Amino acid sequence: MSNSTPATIEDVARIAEVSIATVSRAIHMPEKVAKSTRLKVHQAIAITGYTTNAMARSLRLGRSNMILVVAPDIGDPNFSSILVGLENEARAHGYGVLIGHTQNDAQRGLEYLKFFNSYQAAGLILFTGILPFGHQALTAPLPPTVGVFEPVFNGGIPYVGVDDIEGARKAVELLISEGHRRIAFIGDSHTRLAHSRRRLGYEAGLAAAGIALNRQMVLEGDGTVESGRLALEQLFMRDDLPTAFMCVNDQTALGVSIGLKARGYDIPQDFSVTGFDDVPQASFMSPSLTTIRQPRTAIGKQAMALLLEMLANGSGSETEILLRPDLVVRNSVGPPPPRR
Amino acid sequence: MSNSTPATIEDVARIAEVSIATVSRAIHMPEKVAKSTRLKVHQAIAITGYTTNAMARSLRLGRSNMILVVAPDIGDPNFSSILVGLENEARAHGYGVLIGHTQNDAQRGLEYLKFFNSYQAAGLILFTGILPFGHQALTAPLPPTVGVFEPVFNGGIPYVGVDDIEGARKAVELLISEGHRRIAFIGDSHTRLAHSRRRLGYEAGLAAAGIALNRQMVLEGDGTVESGRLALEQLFMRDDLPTAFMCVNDQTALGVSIGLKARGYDIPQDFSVTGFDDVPQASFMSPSLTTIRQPRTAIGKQAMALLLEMLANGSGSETEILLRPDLVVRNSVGPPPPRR
DNA sequence: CTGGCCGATGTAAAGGTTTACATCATCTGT
DNA sequence: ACAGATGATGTAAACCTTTACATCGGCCAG
Repeated sequence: MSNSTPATIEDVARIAEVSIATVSRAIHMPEKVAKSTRLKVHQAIAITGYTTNAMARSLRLGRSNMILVVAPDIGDPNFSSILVGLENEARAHGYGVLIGHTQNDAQRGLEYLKFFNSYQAAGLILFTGILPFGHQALTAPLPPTVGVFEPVFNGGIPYVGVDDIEGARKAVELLISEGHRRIAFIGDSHTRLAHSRRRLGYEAGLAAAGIALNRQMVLEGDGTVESGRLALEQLFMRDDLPTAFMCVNDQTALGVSIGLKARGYDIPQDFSVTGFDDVPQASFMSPSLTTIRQPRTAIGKQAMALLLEMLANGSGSETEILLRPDLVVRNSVGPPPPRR
Repeated sequence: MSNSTPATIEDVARIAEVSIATVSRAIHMPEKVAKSTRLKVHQAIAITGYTTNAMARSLRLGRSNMILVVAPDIGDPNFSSILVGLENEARAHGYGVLIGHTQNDAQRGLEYLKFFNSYQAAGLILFTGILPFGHQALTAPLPPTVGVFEPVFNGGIPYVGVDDIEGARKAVELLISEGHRRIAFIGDSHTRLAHSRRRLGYEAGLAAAGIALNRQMVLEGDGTVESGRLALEQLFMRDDLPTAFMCVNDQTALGVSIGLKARGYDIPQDFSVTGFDDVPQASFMSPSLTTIRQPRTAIGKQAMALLLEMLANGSGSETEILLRPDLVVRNSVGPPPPRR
């Protein structure tokens, strides 16, 4: 019973006194096999401790039941919670999750596509925002793919994420309702789709309140802490300061906060600051950061569900599922100072 | 060239005008094939864009080149950085990383062992601190396994992690050097090996300084924020308070800090607090937390390296690799108040 | 009673790879 | 010049599964 080599379908067949075909059918198409036989087979499976050899199965089927998840950086605080959702959903449907991170290196992205080929992964979840460069060089066409967290640039790829525009709008609205009129947007980007959407939301919010857009108040940044600080310095070199900083993400907000504190200002007394993402650190900053929450686990779950559905239906839909962003009010926002 | 089905070894063989055996050898045992032939094969591979079908290979070999990583919770802030190290190292050696999380559910642990069987994973990385329950029920013997982050209870399993005893000792030593003599240890545990080791370090540090251990000063806890707060409440119900709280991990320290602030105390004015792990949040707490850093990426890298070495040598060593813990001095520790 | 149908099961091929063994050519030492 | 060794390559089996097709028995309608 406790052999060194794992039980095969043949062992099960022998014990159940049927053919291997019947065993396979009893497992995958139970309605095709007589009830009594089915029972015998299940008993034999229990006795032998048989588990299907996924390799043999995948070989025969021409595809495995693994989903490859590619992220630029698995260490990103946004990543892990989404991964939880992805993994749970995949597992519940008998799929496994293979992970890889590209470190923003196009070469490695390409490497992963090869890896994908090699493992005949059933589908692909992309955190990267771009298709791995040079994918057209590969023989196989692009597999079923769902983008997550960051819309995929090259287009036509279903996406599950938070509604960036709506989220950003909520942030501006809060600031406006507190009395702010001069609101800067920190972290505009031409390369990150999610970030430019947030700028769109910012503009929409201003427009809705009848506030004219001042292009001087929109500063570029790549979403890092450092970029937030840099943008702040640029603003302080001019005369007209904003009373609030709406930042493209929490990292940027952190940079801005550090910069403001270094200059001796108090948040939210002198300036208000908002972020986006609600990374775990946000609640530990001082003051704790008012920001927009990404429903990360839900995003992961829905993305995987969508991918599995695409696999089942055989076709690639072009959906974009946008989840509701929630405003998380903490202590970094207050009314603007009376005058300056 | 750009066929719908991926190129097989046979396509390569045809183009290179050799047999499939030669192609296989050219790839895996290059020294066994003539230089000129090798060249032809490599050209053919380039032309066809061939990638080995990992399923077929694994089927033939009886083992895949995937490593299963099982963690209780992939969302844990400690997890992702270790994962980075694991993944990089694995990838560099041609292995893929499959992940799973058990959510502390023994049933799911068992499920993963089946999964492991099914995928014929080459090895196992365990974050869980215990072997999946009931593993003896499975036919196959336990695969090459390395524990990480949390020593594996059931014994005999190589472990890579931080030196908990040494780290804890460093924390007490800092407190003692600041003048503290009444130091509480919050978060003692009988079920988590890493945590009881930290208590050992605490005791060793006290002993080295000639301070008698006061068992009233050691409180239990399961490492959650809540447990930290609870332990604090217990202490405050007594007369003799400590001047410093050495916490078993950063979460616990957070709970203690929250509790102290709720009671109107200032850290480090009134009480000093230390943590362990240096999770990303630690630097954002206010005051920022003095703690012990886990070299997470290095742990991941070394654990995977050890596992791969075990796979290569075919034997399971019983090493325990302990990495140096670094004291991270921030603002939650100061001298004890003059009197109370 | 018989022809045909249907449901349940078995037989065997195929999927891509690795590798033991066979084969063949070439070279070495006498 | 030849036996044997050596080195390079080819042939074919095996890994385990799924599934098209074949088979077989029983049942129903005529």
